Amino acid sequence: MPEPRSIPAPATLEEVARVAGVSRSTVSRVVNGVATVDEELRETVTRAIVATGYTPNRAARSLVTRRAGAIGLVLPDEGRMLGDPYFGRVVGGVMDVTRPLGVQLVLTSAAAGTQQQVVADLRQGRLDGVILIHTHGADPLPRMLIDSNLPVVLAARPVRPMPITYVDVDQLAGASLAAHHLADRDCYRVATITGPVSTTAAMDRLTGFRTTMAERGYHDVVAVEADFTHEGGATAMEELLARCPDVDGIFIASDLMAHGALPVLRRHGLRVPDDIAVVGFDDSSPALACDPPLTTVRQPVEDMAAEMARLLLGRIERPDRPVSAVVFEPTLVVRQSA
Amino acid sequence: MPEPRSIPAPATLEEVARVAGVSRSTVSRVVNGVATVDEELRETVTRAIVATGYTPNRAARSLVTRRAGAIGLVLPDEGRMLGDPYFGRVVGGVMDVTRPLGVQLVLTSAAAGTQQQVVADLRQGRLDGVILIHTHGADPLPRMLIDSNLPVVLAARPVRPMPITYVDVDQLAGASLAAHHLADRDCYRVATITGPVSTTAAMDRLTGFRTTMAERGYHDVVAVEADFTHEGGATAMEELLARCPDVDGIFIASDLMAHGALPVLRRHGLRVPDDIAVVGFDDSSPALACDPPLTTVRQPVEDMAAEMARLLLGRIERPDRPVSAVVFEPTLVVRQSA
DNA sequence: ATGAAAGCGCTAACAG
DNA sequence: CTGTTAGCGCTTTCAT
Repeated sequence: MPEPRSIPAPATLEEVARVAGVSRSTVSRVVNGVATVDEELRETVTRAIVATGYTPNRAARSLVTRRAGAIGLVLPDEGRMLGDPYFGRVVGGVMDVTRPLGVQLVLTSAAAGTQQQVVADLRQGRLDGVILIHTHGADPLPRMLIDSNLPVVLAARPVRPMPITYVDVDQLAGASLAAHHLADRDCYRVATITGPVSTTAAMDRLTGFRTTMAERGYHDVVAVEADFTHEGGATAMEELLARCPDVDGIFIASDLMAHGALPVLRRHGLRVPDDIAVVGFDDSSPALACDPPLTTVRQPVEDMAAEMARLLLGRIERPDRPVSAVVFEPTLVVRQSA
Repeated sequence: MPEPRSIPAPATLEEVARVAGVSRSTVSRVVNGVATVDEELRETVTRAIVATGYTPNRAARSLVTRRAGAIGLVLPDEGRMLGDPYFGRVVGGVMDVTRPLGVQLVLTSAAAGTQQQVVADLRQGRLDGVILIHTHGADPLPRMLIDSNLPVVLAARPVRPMPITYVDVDQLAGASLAAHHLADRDCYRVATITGPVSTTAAMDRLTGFRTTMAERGYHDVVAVEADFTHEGGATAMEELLARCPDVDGIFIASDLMAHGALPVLRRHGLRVPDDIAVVGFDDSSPALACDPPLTTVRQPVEDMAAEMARLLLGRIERPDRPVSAVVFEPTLVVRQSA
């Protein structure tokens, strides 16, 4: 005697076929929307499907189609990124395209030593492809995936050039926007707080900022490196103020860091933007949480994430499709901090 | 002629068996760590597994075991929650237990009209169980899942009592902690900003605060309802100040809202904590981002999320296991805002 | 246009 | 302790 209240065994194709008085194949065709089915039969079958409450078994389908119907979102390390608003935005953008398609979004991490797991998930058929976010130069994962010819999309330009599909914002142009804005305000002494220079995003923002600043006549731009976190921004700000007390214009390479830096300025008695102008990068929620609201370079993270999902899905559909790079244009959002 | 550089067809049990000179069953036993295998054979097989680069096909396994090896994390609506630091903390806590077990974490949403999808995923065998976060009273999903006898764990006490497993923090006790702290400071006039009262979390925090405040002799505690967001906190603060200008102690039911409220106070010329003491709830990153750092009621979200995952996995293992509720104790974290 | 039959890769009785 | 056998539920030729 089975347990009480147990779930009725889900209907199978076989049962639907019996109810409809047709073969499994026909039901399968109806379920998968194959055109070559007699209209009348199709209706009979549809009724049977409803009557039995049939719902296809994914494992069985996957076994024969060799498709998991799932993609992975691979987080870099343990969990630092989980506290970054960037994470939620990426998830939102990806889900906007996967959800309507019935594709599952699986969260994975590639903490040191776990990269093999990602490859295994792909090879085991648990995942059809992966989106890698925030990889740094030393990360072996992109190479591993390329070599295994597995579908992958990067969330940023790879550190070393490689044949891989990626989506990015034009970091150089974004930093340049910030630079011009600061120069236009006739700042006297400008500086920048960067992200980890092991990432292309941080490196490009620094390069772009310095280049444009040099063009505008500012040749000695002090840079302090931080880690894209809130506290990192605060610490870097302290250091910067110590090294360069007369700074009156600063480009901080992420809103989260800027948000951490502002209270430090206030504590030092510096008014924003009167005594020092601040420009951030991202246009994520911390920008609005800043006091005063942060002038920042907007990158359309949700759109970028959606594009990554689309590219990945396309690559899964046709693995022979050539790799590509999609670069979004940043814009300057002027608020009150500069 | 197949495409160049294509992935070599992954090895199957069959092939490993051939290489090792044994039967599929034996290889399967070795792979699954069944004890009853001769030590010598086990080694031969292990070598063959390595040699062939074998990795089990999950779809095939799922088909026979009727286990997906995946659980779902169901987000309430479209994406409001994605911007809340709470989201990342939950993900982190859940992954801490799923990752070592090789269980996949699938992100799902239950936006209006999509609840059926969740049930379907479960019945199709794509998901073994789900964790529901932030459900409100009108959400039909918990009931649907209970009625279908599917493994589910709630991230908060259900609005109406039902036989369901859930994890929560003792909201009443947490709010009481905040109340005592404010009373101990001899505040003259206290108030509170609540979350959406359609959730048990918000309701309980309000009740707990009012009850304890009454015990301490404060009988008219003004409450303004907000929505747990940053802007919601700011708006509510404005309203509160208008309705109750002499307030000098306030309990704000989430750090994110408190973070939105502080700039409003500053703008009104009110110093924290000198003119008004502020206590938050959560102890999430915004608490530290506040200026001054926020005194708040800590709820151990990561631990709670890990516990949810454990309970869910247990329930999946043995569906007959009775439902249970685990309630964590909150603590008061005293910083500078009160 | 439909059905019959084969088989995807694996686990789980059941014999031996 | 090991091998044989029988499916799990589905898609997909291949005939008809």
